Amino acid sequence: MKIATWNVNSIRAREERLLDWLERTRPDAVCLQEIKVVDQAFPYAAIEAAGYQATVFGQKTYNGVAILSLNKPDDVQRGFGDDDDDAQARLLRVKLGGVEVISAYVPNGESVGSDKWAYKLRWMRRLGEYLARRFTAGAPVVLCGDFNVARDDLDVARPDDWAESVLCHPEIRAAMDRLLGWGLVDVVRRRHPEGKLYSWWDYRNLAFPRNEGLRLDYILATEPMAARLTDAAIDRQERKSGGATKPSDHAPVVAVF
DNA sequence: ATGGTTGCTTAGCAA
Repeated sequence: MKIATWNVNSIRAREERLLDWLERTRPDAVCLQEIKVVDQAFPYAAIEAAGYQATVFGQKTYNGVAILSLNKPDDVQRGFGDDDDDAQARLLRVKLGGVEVISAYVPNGESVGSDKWAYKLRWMRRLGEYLARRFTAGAPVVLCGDFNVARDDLDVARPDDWAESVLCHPEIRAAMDRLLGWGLVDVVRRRHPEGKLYSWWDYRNLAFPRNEGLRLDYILATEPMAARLTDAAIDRQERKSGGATKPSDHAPVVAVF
């Protein structure tokens, strides 16, 4: 089972590249983030013509997540389903062949100490509570997404530049550690313990050609799934410029179980 | 210290 995650930074801006990538990669499921459209504006027809079912949790202008899958999901859930009412579309879960596949878009947090930072920390706590409430670490769960966190300095090309940022601050790294501590394996790290692989490069300052990136996108699997891991990689090719279309600022991450 | 880019929506915000 091939599972991928990709922050496309607008599905409408990325439609052509997404279709090319689907044809080339043919994942069983891909978790998308930042689709930036309401459900009615999602390009269902093109995705279905490519052979994929689209499960969408959209939002106007910002955020929005989706999961594309070769098979029809057996179960779908949008949001945390907790008491905290939240207008932001950042979490979507489907069940595929007995495996829970989750697409998550963790808030960026803007700047340490801001209201958005507090929301990011709270959102991470809710995500942890959601997992603990719904699943056990012995069940097949694959949590994918843009976590807006670089776990440690192996995930950052220039760690000193980012040390106090919302992506690397000790508080958010501790939150990420707690999430993994519930029973999730970072599959790219397991396959590439030497690190120095990135999934996001700023559009500015020639960050990609200089390979000055951070790893913010993860596929996190419970041990029953991680035990069946055969491959995990970041598709840097997809971040390259050139041709008629522009890349997202994030590269896809792909794992095979 | 600032601005550098992209996308959505149309001057400014979010990333």
